[in-house]
Amino acid sequence: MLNKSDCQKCSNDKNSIFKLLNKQERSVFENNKQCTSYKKNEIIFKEGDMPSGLICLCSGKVKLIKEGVGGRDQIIRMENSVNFIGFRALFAGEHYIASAVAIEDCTLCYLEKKTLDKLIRANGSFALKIITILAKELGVSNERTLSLTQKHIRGRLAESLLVLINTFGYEDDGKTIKVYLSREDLANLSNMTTSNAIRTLSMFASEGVISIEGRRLSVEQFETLKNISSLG
Amino acid sequence: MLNKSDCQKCSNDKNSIFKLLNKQERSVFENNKQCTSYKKNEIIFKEGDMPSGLICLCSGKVKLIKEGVGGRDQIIRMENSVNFIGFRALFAGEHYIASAVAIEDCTLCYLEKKTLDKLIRANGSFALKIITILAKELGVSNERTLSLTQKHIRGRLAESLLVLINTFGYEDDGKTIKVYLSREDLANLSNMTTSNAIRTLSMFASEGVISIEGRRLSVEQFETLKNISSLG
DNA sequence: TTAAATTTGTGTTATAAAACACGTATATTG
DNA sequence: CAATATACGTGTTTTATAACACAAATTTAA
Repeated sequence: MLNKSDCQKCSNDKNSIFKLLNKQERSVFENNKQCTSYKKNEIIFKEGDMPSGLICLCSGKVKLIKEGVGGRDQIIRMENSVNFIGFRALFAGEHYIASAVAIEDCTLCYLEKKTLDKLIRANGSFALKIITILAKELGVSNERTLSLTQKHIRGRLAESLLVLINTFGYEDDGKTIKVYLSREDLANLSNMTTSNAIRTLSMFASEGVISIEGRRLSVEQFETLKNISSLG
Repeated sequence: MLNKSDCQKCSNDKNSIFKLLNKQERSVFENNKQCTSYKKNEIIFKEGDMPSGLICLCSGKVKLIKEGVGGRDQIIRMENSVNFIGFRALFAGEHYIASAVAIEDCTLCYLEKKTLDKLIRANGSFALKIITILAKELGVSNERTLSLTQKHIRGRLAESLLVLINTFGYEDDGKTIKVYLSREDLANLSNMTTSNAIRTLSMFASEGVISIEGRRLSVEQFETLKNISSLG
């Protein structure tokens, strides 16, 4: 367990929902949160586990992965800090439907469900904010279902790259995607086999849309990538 | 516009979330709601429209349909009364991402967003209930994505039939699914072409799993149907 | 610093499901 | 009621993508 001071991002980040809390509510949060850390490739929680509190990813990156039919895993979401993970199951009162795996060293902090509920009941703006987050996420999920079921391989992979850009942004060169995934992860994110992810990725490279250096992917033609994604 | 008394189900239904409101809040709701009706096949709202309030489906059945790649529509949800429709977009503050179409004559009632927000801010249990509904729905959507992308045709169609049973139940005979859809709708719900829905449906019938009389589908072997669904 | 394991890359084959074509049955409408 | 549109049913062909196989490169561990 880390010292609380190691993990201030969850409340100080510019987009933190905890900024909606008043001084007194804020101190309830600060006094009850617990901080911890995970190394790269460690499992933060497992599909089927029961959540017991709200987890905020303060630093590092996480993949949320779901076991599919016949061992074909599906990455249902990539999460960057500072953001929550596993809140869906918590709010639904259900078991986790996906496992969270650190793809980089992570620090995260944890707030008991009981305390969270207290804050939601006490602060209507806070409640409405959570409602908005869930509703937006549901929209993303519905759109994703359509993409993964109807787009062709190229469209699905292009879309995944756009999602990664959106979630993690670029390195300082302004074109290298700031996350380094295996081809298998890219495949599980795009609902295809690893071989097809590899093949399609090199097609993109040979067309000049991206350039590749191992797991380092740089976007050379953003508009083309968007076109490939939207044309299916 | 119908008289308010035509539409009491939204607050009197045994599962109505409005039962969480106190007397005073309840009267705010009753005094502000507006009731209306739609005929079979009428469009209640269109994908791209901006929602302006909460819609409660008091009687009738609705399909929520999303335009796909190259005109291949996808039914993202079937809704029975008494339940809300279009609340995702409302809470997200976004445009509708699907159209709602009456598949039977419907009555519905409508509550302005402003009034709804007031109730959410005022009543923490009400807020938490909405959070739970959204979180559960997000879980359903995530599971659905996996099924539609990884299960084979038979598994997808079997799952759709189970969803329909779950949503609409059986007729008095205890085996006929209480909703009557075209083969095209069944296909759009199961992410397949109409021909494949027809073919697979008759396969199920010839195997004795279901029996068919036009759009009337009766489940003869529920456990087998569940097996087909889960084995992919 | 080798050896083993994992990841990446590429070509070939197999297959599930779409696309197409067309006939029949059932609704809808003038 | 006839005429037309819509929905249903079935066989055939095509195709996108999975499955398989295996080599090379890279990483991890011994």
